[in-house]
Amino acid sequence: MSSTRTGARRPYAARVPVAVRREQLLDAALTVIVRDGYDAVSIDAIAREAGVTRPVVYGVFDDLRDLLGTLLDRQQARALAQLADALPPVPDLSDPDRLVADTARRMIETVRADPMTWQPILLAPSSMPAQARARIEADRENFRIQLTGLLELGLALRGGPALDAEIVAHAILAVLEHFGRILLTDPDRFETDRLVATIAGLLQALK
Amino acid sequence: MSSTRTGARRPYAARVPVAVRREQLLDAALTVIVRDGYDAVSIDAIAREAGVTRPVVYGVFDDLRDLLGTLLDRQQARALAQLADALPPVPDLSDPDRLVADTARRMIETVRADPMTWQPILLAPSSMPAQARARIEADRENFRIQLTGLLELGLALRGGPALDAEIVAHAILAVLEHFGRILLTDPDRFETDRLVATIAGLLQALK
DNA sequence: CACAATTGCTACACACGTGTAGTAATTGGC
DNA sequence: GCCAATTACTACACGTGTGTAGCAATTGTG
Repeated sequence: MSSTRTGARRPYAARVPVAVRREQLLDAALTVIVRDGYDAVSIDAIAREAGVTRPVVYGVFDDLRDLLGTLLDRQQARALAQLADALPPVPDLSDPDRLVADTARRMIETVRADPMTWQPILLAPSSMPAQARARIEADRENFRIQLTGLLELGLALRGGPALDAEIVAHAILAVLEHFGRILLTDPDRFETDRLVATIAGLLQALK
Repeated sequence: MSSTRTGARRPYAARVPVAVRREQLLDAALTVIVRDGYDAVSIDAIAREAGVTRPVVYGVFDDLRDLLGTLLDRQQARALAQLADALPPVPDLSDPDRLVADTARRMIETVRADPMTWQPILLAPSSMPAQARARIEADRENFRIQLTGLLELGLALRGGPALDAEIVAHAILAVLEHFGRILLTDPDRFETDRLVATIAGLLQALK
Protein backbone atom coordinates (compact mmCIF):
# COMPACT_ATOMS: atom_id res chain seq x y z
CA MET A 1 0.00 0.00 0.00
CA SER A 2 1.02 3.63 -0.13
CA SER A 3 4.13 4.05 2.05
CA THR A 4 3.49 2.23 5.32
CA ARG A 5 6.86 3.05 6.78
CA THR A 6 6.25 3.07 10.53
CA GLY A 7 7.79 5.76 12.69
CA ALA A 8 7.75 9.10 10.90
CA ARG A 9 4.33 10.60 11.18
CA ARG A 10 2.86 11.98 8.01
CA PRO A 11 2.37 15.76 7.94
CA TYR A 12 -1.29 16.62 8.18
CA ALA A 13 -3.01 17.62 5.00
CA ALA A 14 -4.80 20.95 5.20
CA ARG A 15 -8.02 20.56 7.11
CA VAL A 16 -10.90 21.21 4.79
CA PRO A 17 -14.67 21.03 5.14
CA VAL A 18 -16.33 17.96 3.71
CA ALA A 19 -18.05 19.79 0.87
CA VAL A 20 -14.75 21.16 -0.42
CA ARG A 21 -12.95 17.88 0.07
CA ARG A 22 -15.66 16.25 -2.00
CA GLU A 23 -14.89 18.44 -5.00
CA GLN A 24 -11.15 17.99 -4.51
CA LEU A 25 -11.56 14.24 -4.54
CA LEU A 26 -13.68 14.35 -7.68
CA ASP A 27 -11.04 16.50 -9.34
CA ALA A 28 -8.35 14.09 -8.23
CA ALA A 29 -10.32 11.17 -9.64
CA LEU A 30 -10.75 12.96 -12.98
CA THR A 31 -7.04 13.74 -13.08
CA VAL A 32 -6.18 10.11 -12.49
CA ILE A 33 -8.63 8.97 -15.16
CA VAL A 34 -7.35 11.40 -17.76
CA ARG A 35 -3.69 10.84 -16.97
CA ASP A 36 -3.57 7.11 -16.19
CA GLY A 37 -6.81 5.69 -17.51
CA TYR A 38 -9.79 4.11 -15.78
CA ASP A 39 -7.78 1.07 -14.83
CA ALA A 40 -5.59 3.13 -12.58
CA VAL A 41 -8.52 4.53 -10.64
CA SER A 42 -8.76 3.26 -7.09
CA ILE A 43 -9.61 4.76 -3.74
CA ASP A 44 -5.94 4.55 -3.01
CA ALA A 45 -4.86 6.30 -6.21
CA ILE A 46 -7.41 9.07 -5.72
CA ALA A 47 -6.36 9.59 -2.12
CA ARG A 48 -2.72 9.76 -3.18
CA GLU A 49 -3.54 12.21 -5.97
CA ALA A 50 -5.45 14.39 -3.53
CA GLY A 51 -2.66 14.20 -0.96
CA VAL A 52 -4.72 12.56 1.75
CA THR A 53 -5.14 9.08 3.16
CA ARG A 54 -7.83 6.62 2.25
CA PRO A 55 -9.96 7.02 5.35
CA VAL A 56 -10.47 10.63 4.31
CA VAL A 57 -12.02 9.41 1.08
CA TYR A 58 -14.19 6.94 2.94
CA GLY A 59 -15.35 9.81 5.09
CA VAL A 60 -16.87 11.46 2.03
CA PHE A 61 -17.87 8.58 -0.24
CA ASP A 62 -19.13 5.10 0.51
CA ASP A 63 -16.84 3.41 -1.96
CA LEU A 64 -15.35 3.76 -5.42
CA ARG A 65 -18.68 3.13 -7.09
CA ASP A 66 -20.27 5.96 -5.18
CA LEU A 67 -17.39 8.30 -5.97
CA LEU A 68 -17.34 7.53 -9.69
CA GLY A 69 -21.11 7.80 -9.89
CA THR A 70 -20.95 11.27 -8.34
CA LEU A 71 -18.14 12.24 -10.68
CA LEU A 72 -20.21 11.11 -13.62
CA ASP A 73 -23.13 13.26 -12.45
CA ARG A 74 -20.87 16.28 -12.43
CA GLN A 75 -19.15 15.58 -15.74
CA GLN A 76 -22.39 14.65 -17.44
CA ALA A 77 -23.88 17.98 -16.45
CA ARG A 78 -20.83 19.86 -17.69
CA ALA A 79 -20.74 18.01 -20.99
CA LEU A 80 -24.42 18.46 -21.68
CA ALA A 81 -24.18 22.15 -20.85
CA GLN A 82 -21.27 22.59 -23.25
CA LEU A 83 -23.09 20.65 -25.91
CA ALA A 84 -26.17 22.80 -25.50
CA ASP A 85 -24.00 25.89 -25.94
CA ALA A 86 -22.52 24.48 -29.12
CA LEU A 87 -25.85 23.66 -30.70
CA PRO A 88 -27.72 26.54 -32.32
CA PRO A 89 -30.51 27.77 -30.05
CA VAL A 90 -32.61 29.25 -32.83
CA PRO A 91 -31.56 27.44 -35.99
CA ASP A 92 -31.47 29.54 -39.10
CA LEU A 93 -33.08 27.18 -41.57
CA SER A 94 -32.55 29.41 -44.56
CA ASP A 95 -29.08 28.01 -45.14
CA PRO A 96 -28.94 24.45 -43.78
CA ASP A 97 -25.46 23.71 -45.08
CA ARG A 98 -23.97 26.71 -43.36
CA LEU A 99 -25.88 25.84 -40.21
CA VAL A 100 -24.37 22.37 -40.15
CA ALA A 101 -20.88 23.66 -40.82
CA ASP A 102 -21.09 26.32 -38.12
CA THR A 103 -22.43 23.83 -35.61
CA ALA A 104 -19.64 21.41 -36.41
CA ARG A 105 -17.08 24.13 -35.89
CA ARG A 106 -18.52 25.03 -32.52
CA MET A 107 -18.51 21.38 -31.44
CA ILE A 108 -14.88 20.97 -32.44
CA GLU A 109 -13.94 24.06 -30.50
CA THR A 110 -15.93 22.85 -27.52
CA VAL A 111 -13.96 19.63 -27.29
CA ARG A 112 -10.66 21.40 -27.85
CA ALA A 113 -11.47 23.85 -25.07
CA ASP A 114 -12.13 21.31 -22.33
CA PRO A 115 -10.53 17.94 -23.06
CA MET A 116 -10.71 16.90 -19.40
CA THR A 117 -14.48 16.83 -19.62
CA TRP A 118 -14.67 15.03 -22.93
CA GLN A 119 -12.00 12.43 -22.61
CA PRO A 120 -13.88 10.23 -20.12
CA ILE A 121 -16.93 10.41 -22.36
CA LEU A 122 -15.44 9.98 -25.81
CA LEU A 123 -12.77 7.56 -24.68
CA ALA A 124 -15.01 5.78 -22.20
CA PRO A 125 -13.51 2.31 -21.89
CA SER A 126 -15.31 -0.90 -21.23
CA SER A 127 -13.69 -1.03 -17.83
CA MET A 128 -15.94 1.79 -16.75
CA PRO A 129 -18.59 0.75 -14.25
CA ALA A 130 -21.57 -0.64 -16.12
CA GLN A 131 -23.89 1.85 -14.49
CA ALA A 132 -21.83 4.79 -15.68
CA ARG A 133 -21.53 3.36 -19.20
CA ALA A 134 -25.28 2.95 -19.33
CA ARG A 135 -25.89 6.58 -18.43
CA ILE A 136 -23.45 7.89 -21.01
CA GLU A 137 -25.01 5.55 -23.54
CA ALA A 138 -28.45 6.89 -22.67
CA ASP A 139 -27.31 10.45 -23.37
CA ARG A 140 -25.75 9.33 -26.60
CA GLU A 141 -28.97 7.62 -27.62
CA ASN A 142 -30.93 10.71 -26.74
CA PHE A 143 -28.67 12.87 -28.85
CA ARG A 144 -28.95 10.39 -31.69
CA ILE A 145 -32.72 10.48 -31.57
CA GLN A 146 -32.73 14.26 -31.81
CA LEU A 147 -30.27 14.01 -34.64
CA THR A 148 -32.51 11.54 -36.43
CA GLY A 149 -35.40 13.97 -36.18
CA LEU A 150 -33.30 16.81 -37.50
CA LEU A 151 -32.15 14.63 -40.35
CA GLU A 152 -35.65 13.67 -41.43
CA LEU A 153 -36.56 17.32 -41.36
CA GLY A 154 -33.36 18.40 -43.07
CA LEU A 155 -33.43 15.76 -45.77
CA ALA A 156 -36.97 16.73 -46.65
CA LEU A 157 -36.36 20.47 -46.39
CA ARG A 158 -33.16 20.36 -48.34
CA GLY A 159 -34.59 18.22 -51.07
CA GLY A 160 -31.90 15.59 -50.69
CA PRO A 161 -32.32 11.91 -51.48
CA ALA A 162 -34.57 9.60 -49.50
CA LEU A 163 -32.32 7.99 -46.90
CA ASP A 164 -32.68 5.85 -43.81
CA ALA A 165 -32.46 8.62 -41.24
CA GLU A 166 -31.81 6.33 -38.29
CA ILE A 167 -28.85 4.66 -39.91
CA VAL A 168 -27.44 7.91 -41.19
CA ALA A 169 -27.77 9.39 -37.70
CA HIS A 170 -25.77 6.48 -36.34
CA ALA A 171 -23.14 7.05 -38.96
CA ILE A 172 -22.91 10.78 -38.35
CA LEU A 173 -22.60 10.30 -34.63
CA ALA A 174 -19.92 7.69 -35.16
CA VAL A 175 -17.97 10.14 -37.28
CA LEU A 176 -18.42 12.94 -34.76
CA GLU A 177 -17.14 10.74 -31.98
CA HIS A 178 -14.26 9.47 -34.02
CA PHE A 179 -12.98 12.94 -34.77
CA GLY A 180 -13.70 13.92 -31.20
CA ARG A 181 -11.35 11.16 -30.10
CA ILE A 182 -8.71 12.33 -32.52
CA LEU A 183 -9.05 15.86 -31.17
CA LEU A 184 -8.34 14.47 -27.72
CA THR A 185 -5.53 12.06 -28.52
CA ASP A 186 -3.82 14.04 -31.26
CA PRO A 187 -5.19 17.59 -31.34
CA ASP A 188 -2.80 18.82 -34.02
CA ARG A 189 -3.53 16.10 -36.51
CA PHE A 190 -6.34 17.90 -38.31
CA GLU A 191 -6.95 21.61 -38.28
CA THR A 192 -10.44 22.73 -37.46
CA ASP A 193 -10.81 24.46 -40.82
CA ARG A 194 -9.85 21.33 -42.70
CA LEU A 195 -12.51 19.28 -40.92
CA VAL A 196 -15.17 21.91 -41.44
CA ALA A 197 -14.24 22.30 -45.08
CA THR A 198 -14.64 18.57 -45.68
CA ILE A 199 -18.10 18.64 -44.12
CA ALA A 200 -19.06 21.55 -46.34
CA GLY A 201 -17.69 19.70 -49.37
CA LEU A 202 -19.66 16.57 -48.55
CA LEU A 203 -22.85 18.52 -48.11
CA GLN A 204 -22.34 20.22 -51.42
CA ALA A 205 -21.76 16.87 -53.09
CA LEU A 206 -25.08 15.65 -51.77
CA LYS A 207 -27.16 18.12 -53.75
CA MET B 1 -7.01 -17.46 -4.48
CA SER B 2 -9.06 -20.03 -6.35
CA SER B 3 -10.29 -22.55 -3.77
CA THR B 4 -7.37 -23.27 -1.45
CA ARG B 5 -9.29 -25.62 0.77
CA THR B 6 -6.66 -27.94 2.19
CA GLY B 7 -7.32 -31.64 2.44
CA ALA B 8 -9.30 -32.80 -0.57
CA ARG B 9 -6.96 -33.23 -3.49
CA ARG B 10 -8.08 -31.71 -6.75
CA PRO B 11 -8.81 -34.24 -9.50
CA TYR B 12 -6.14 -34.11 -12.15
CA ALA B 13 -7.00 -32.31 -15.34
CA ALA B 14 -6.49 -34.40 -18.44
CA ARG B 15 -2.80 -34.60 -19.25
CA VAL B 16 -2.19 -32.84 -22.49
CA PRO B 17 0.95 -32.01 -24.49
CA VAL B 18 2.23 -28.49 -24.22
CA ALA B 19 1.36 -27.51 -27.78
CA VAL B 20 -2.28 -28.46 -27.27
CA ARG B 21 -2.43 -26.86 -23.84
CA ARG B 22 -1.11 -23.67 -25.41
CA GLU B 23 -4.09 -23.44 -27.76
CA GLN B 24 -6.51 -24.35 -24.99
CA LEU B 25 -5.16 -21.57 -22.84
CA LEU B 26 -5.41 -19.06 -25.67
CA ASP B 27 -9.00 -20.15 -26.25
CA ALA B 28 -9.69 -19.80 -22.54
CA ALA B 29 -8.20 -16.31 -22.50
CA LEU B 30 -10.32 -15.27 -25.48
CA THR B 31 -13.43 -16.65 -23.79
CA VAL B 32 -12.71 -14.66 -20.65
CA ILE B 33 -12.08 -11.51 -22.65
CA VAL B 34 -15.26 -11.83 -24.67
CA ARG B 35 -17.42 -12.81 -21.73
CA ASP B 36 -15.99 -10.72 -18.89
CA GLY B 37 -13.88 -8.05 -20.54
CA TYR B 38 -10.18 -7.34 -20.54
CA ASP B 39 -10.24 -6.29 -16.93
CA ALA B 40 -11.17 -9.76 -15.86
CA VAL B 41 -8.23 -11.35 -17.62
CA SER B 42 -5.61 -12.74 -15.29
CA ILE B 43 -3.43 -15.82 -15.19
CA ASP B 44 -5.74 -17.03 -12.49
CA ALA B 45 -8.93 -16.43 -14.45
CA ILE B 46 -7.50 -18.11 -17.54
CA ALA B 47 -6.34 -21.11 -15.55
CA ARG B 48 -9.78 -21.40 -13.97
CA GLU B 49 -11.49 -21.11 -17.34
CA ALA B 50 -9.24 -23.84 -18.76
CA GLY B 51 -9.80 -26.05 -15.74
CA VAL B 52 -6.18 -26.18 -14.64
CA THR B 53 -4.03 -24.53 -11.99
CA ARG B 54 -1.82 -21.52 -12.46
CA PRO B 55 1.49 -23.35 -12.56
CA VAL B 56 0.23 -25.10 -15.69
CA VAL B 57 -0.13 -21.72 -17.34
CA TYR B 58 3.30 -20.67 -16.19
CA GLY B 59 4.63 -23.87 -17.75
CA VAL B 60 3.50 -22.66 -21.16
CA PHE B 61 3.76 -18.86 -20.98
CA ASP B 62 6.17 -16.59 -19.17
CA ASP B 63 3.48 -14.30 -17.85
CA LEU B 64 0.21 -12.63 -18.80
CA ARG B 65 1.94 -10.26 -21.18
CA ASP B 66 3.47 -13.17 -23.09
CA LEU B 67 0.15 -15.01 -23.21
CA LEU B 68 -1.84 -12.01 -24.42
CA GLY B 69 0.82 -11.16 -26.97
CA THR B 70 0.61 -14.68 -28.37
CA LEU B 71 -3.16 -14.50 -28.41
CA LEU B 72 -2.97 -11.24 -30.27
CA ASP B 73 -0.69 -12.80 -32.88
CA ARG B 74 -3.23 -15.53 -33.46
CA GLN B 75 -6.29 -13.28 -33.53
CA GLN B 76 -4.58 -10.70 -35.67
CA ALA B 77 -3.77 -13.34 -38.26
CA ARG B 78 -7.34 -14.65 -38.22
CA ALA B 79 -8.84 -11.20 -38.54
CA LEU B 80 -6.58 -10.13 -41.38
CA ALA B 81 -7.28 -13.39 -43.20
CA GLN B 82 -11.02 -12.88 -42.86
CA LEU B 83 -10.71 -9.30 -43.98
CA ALA B 84 -8.69 -10.32 -47.01
CA ASP B 85 -11.42 -12.79 -47.90
CA ALA B 86 -14.06 -10.11 -47.64
CA LEU B 87 -12.24 -7.64 -49.83
CA PRO B 88 -12.54 -8.14 -53.58
CA PRO B 89 -9.40 -9.78 -54.94
CA VAL B 90 -9.86 -8.50 -58.48
CA PRO B 91 -12.07 -5.44 -58.20
CA ASP B 92 -14.55 -4.98 -61.00
CA LEU B 93 -14.17 -1.27 -61.63
CA SER B 94 -16.94 -1.07 -64.18
CA ASP B 95 -19.56 -0.60 -61.47
CA PRO B 96 -17.90 1.05 -58.45
CA ASP B 97 -21.14 1.51 -56.50
CA ARG B 98 -22.02 -2.13 -56.74
CA LEU B 99 -18.46 -3.05 -55.83
CA VAL B 100 -18.67 -0.99 -52.65
CA ALA B 101 -22.06 -2.39 -51.70
CA ASP B 102 -20.97 -5.99 -52.27
CA THR B 103 -17.82 -5.48 -50.26
CA ALA B 104 -19.78 -3.94 -47.42
CA ARG B 105 -22.12 -6.91 -47.41
CA ARG B 106 -19.24 -9.35 -47.21
CA MET B 107 -17.66 -7.43 -44.36
CA ILE B 108 -20.91 -7.42 -42.41
CA GLU B 109 -21.26 -11.14 -42.90
CA THR B 110 -17.66 -11.68 -41.86
CA VAL B 111 -18.18 -10.01 -38.53
CA ARG B 112 -21.48 -11.78 -37.95
CA ALA B 113 -19.86 -15.14 -38.66
CA ASP B 114 -17.05 -14.89 -36.11
CA PRO B 115 -17.82 -12.42 -33.34
CA MET B 116 -15.23 -13.96 -31.01
CA THR B 117 -12.50 -12.80 -33.35
CA TRP B 118 -13.84 -9.33 -33.91
CA GLN B 119 -15.01 -8.33 -30.48
CA PRO B 120 -11.53 -7.86 -28.99
CA ILE B 121 -10.59 -5.77 -32.01
CA LEU B 122 -13.67 -3.62 -32.49
CA LEU B 123 -14.38 -3.29 -28.80
CA ALA B 124 -10.72 -3.00 -27.81
CA PRO B 125 -10.80 -1.06 -24.56
CA SER B 126 -8.18 1.28 -23.22
CA SER B 127 -7.42 -1.27 -20.56
CA MET B 128 -5.77 -3.41 -23.19
CA PRO B 129 -1.99 -3.60 -22.89
CA ALA B 130 -0.44 -0.65 -24.69
CA GLN B 131 1.62 -2.95 -26.88
CA ALA B 132 -1.44 -4.82 -28.13
CA ARG B 133 -3.34 -1.59 -28.70
CA ALA B 134 -0.47 -0.27 -30.74
CA ARG B 135 -0.45 -3.32 -33.00
CA ILE B 136 -4.18 -3.21 -33.62
CA GLU B 137 -3.91 0.51 -34.25
CA ALA B 138 -1.12 -0.13 -36.76
CA ASP B 139 -3.33 -2.53 -38.70
CA ARG B 140 -6.13 -0.03 -38.61
CA GLU B 141 -3.87 2.70 -39.89
CA ASN B 142 -2.64 0.43 -42.63
CA PHE B 143 -6.19 -0.35 -43.69
CA ARG B 144 -7.01 3.33 -43.61
CA ILE B 145 -4.10 4.17 -45.86
CA GLN B 146 -5.22 1.61 -48.41
CA LEU B 147 -8.72 2.98 -48.14
CA THR B 148 -7.44 6.50 -48.73
CA GLY B 149 -5.73 5.33 -51.91
CA LEU B 150 -8.85 3.59 -53.12
CA LEU B 151 -10.87 6.71 -52.39
CA GLU B 152 -8.60 8.99 -54.36
CA LEU B 153 -8.82 6.57 -57.24
CA GLY B 154 -12.55 6.05 -56.83
CA LEU B 155 -13.42 9.70 -56.46
CA ALA B 156 -11.53 10.49 -59.64
CA LEU B 157 -12.84 7.49 -61.54
CA ARG B 158 -16.39 8.00 -60.48
CA GLY B 159 -16.37 11.67 -61.29
CA GLY B 160 -17.47 12.64 -57.80
CA PRO B 161 -16.64 15.90 -56.05
CA ALA B 162 -13.15 16.86 -54.96
CA LEU B 163 -12.89 15.76 -51.33
CA ASP B 164 -10.21 15.40 -48.69
CA ALA B 165 -9.58 11.69 -49.13
CA GLU B 166 -7.73 11.27 -45.86
CA ILE B 167 -10.51 12.74 -43.79
CA VAL B 168 -13.19 10.86 -45.66
CA ALA B 169 -11.24 7.64 -45.15
CA HIS B 170 -11.19 8.32 -41.43
CA ALA B 171 -14.90 8.93 -41.48
CA ILE B 172 -15.68 5.79 -43.46
CA LEU B 173 -13.57 3.65 -41.18
CA ALA B 174 -15.23 5.17 -38.14
CA VAL B 175 -18.63 4.27 -39.58
CA LEU B 176 -17.52 0.75 -40.45
CA GLU B 177 -16.25 0.21 -36.96
CA HIS B 178 -19.33 1.70 -35.38
CA PHE B 179 -21.65 -0.65 -37.21
CA GLY B 180 -19.23 -3.47 -36.57
CA ARG B 181 -19.62 -2.81 -32.87
CA ILE B 182 -23.40 -2.77 -33.20
CA LEU B 183 -23.25 -6.09 -35.03
CA LEU B 184 -21.37 -7.49 -32.06
CA THR B 185 -23.34 -5.99 -29.21
CA ASP B 186 -26.81 -6.09 -30.78
CA PRO B 187 -26.74 -8.23 -33.91
CA ASP B 188 -30.46 -8.02 -34.56
CA ARG B 189 -30.69 -4.26 -34.44
CA PHE B 190 -30.09 -3.67 -38.13
CA GLU B 191 -30.60 -6.19 -40.87
CA THR B 192 -27.74 -6.63 -43.28
CA ASP B 193 -29.91 -5.59 -46.22
CA ARG B 194 -30.92 -2.40 -44.53
CA LEU B 195 -27.33 -1.38 -43.95
CA VAL B 196 -26.29 -2.24 -47.48
CA ALA B 197 -29.28 -0.40 -48.92
CA THR B 198 -28.36 2.75 -47.03
CA ILE B 199 -24.83 2.60 -48.39
CA ALA B 200 -26.19 2.20 -51.91
CA GLY B 201 -28.53 5.13 -51.33
CA LEU B 202 -25.74 7.35 -50.09
CA LEU B 203 -23.56 6.50 -53.06
CA GLN B 204 -26.36 7.29 -55.42
CA ALA B 205 -26.95 10.61 -53.69
CA LEU B 206 -23.31 11.51 -54.26
CA LYS B 207 -23.58 11.63 -58.05
C1' DC C 1 -6.63 29.94 26.25
C1' DA C 2 -9.02 25.79 26.91
C1' DC C 3 -11.89 22.34 25.00
C1' DA C 4 -15.06 19.98 22.07
C1' DA C 5 -16.12 19.07 17.42
C1' DT C 6 -14.10 18.12 13.30
C1' DT C 7 -10.87 16.32 10.40
C1' DG C 8 -7.01 13.41 9.41
C1' DC C 9 -3.73 9.50 10.34
C1' DT C 10 -1.95 4.78 11.70
C1' DA C 11 -2.45 0.10 11.72
C1' DC C 12 -4.89 -3.89 11.07
C1' DA C 13 -7.59 -7.88 8.92
C1' DC C 14 -8.97 -9.33 4.69
C1' DA C 15 -9.21 -10.36 -0.42
C1' DC C 16 -7.22 -11.48 -4.73
C1' DG C 17 -3.54 -11.75 -8.13
C1' DT C 18 1.62 -13.10 -9.11
C1' DG C 19 5.31 -16.17 -9.46
C1' DT C 20 7.88 -20.38 -7.78
C1' DA C 21 9.80 -24.46 -5.17
C1' DG C 22 8.77 -28.85 -4.06
C1' DT C 23 5.87 -32.90 -4.61
C1' DA C 24 2.49 -36.08 -6.62
C1' DA C 25 -0.03 -38.29 -10.32
C1' DT C 26 -0.09 -40.04 -15.02
C1' DT C 27 1.38 -42.37 -19.04
C1' DG C 28 3.95 -44.21 -22.92
C1' DG C 29 7.80 -47.30 -23.85
C1' DC C 30 10.41 -51.23 -22.46
C1' DG D 1 3.87 -54.63 -15.13
C1' DC D 2 7.52 -51.23 -14.15
C1' DC D 3 9.77 -46.87 -14.48
C1' DA D 4 11.32 -42.49 -16.11
C1' DA D 5 9.77 -38.48 -18.37
C1' DT D 6 6.13 -35.54 -18.49
C1' DT D 7 2.52 -33.09 -16.70
C1' DA D 8 -0.17 -31.30 -12.97
C1' DC D 9 -0.97 -29.92 -8.09
C1' DT D 10 -0.16 -27.89 -3.29
C1' DA D 11 1.55 -24.45 -0.59
C1' DC D 12 4.04 -20.51 0.21
C1' DA D 13 5.91 -15.57 0.14
C1' DC D 14 4.87 -11.38 -1.67
C1' DG D 15 2.51 -7.16 -3.66
C1' DT D 16 -1.39 -4.10 -3.88
C1' DG D 17 -6.14 -2.69 -3.10
C1' DT D 18 -10.38 -2.52 0.33
C1' DG D 19 -12.67 -1.14 4.34
C1' DT D 20 -12.56 0.01 9.39
C1' DA D 21 -11.44 0.83 14.42
C1' DG D 22 -9.07 3.64 17.29
C1' DC D 23 -6.11 7.42 18.12
C1' DA D 24 -3.99 12.17 17.12
C1' DA D 25 -3.83 16.76 15.41
C1' DT D 26 -6.23 21.00 14.35
C1' DT D 27 -9.33 24.74 14.80
C1' DG D 28 -12.88 27.92 15.94
C1' DT D 29 -15.68 29.25 19.70
C1' DG D 30 -16.81 30.42 24.42
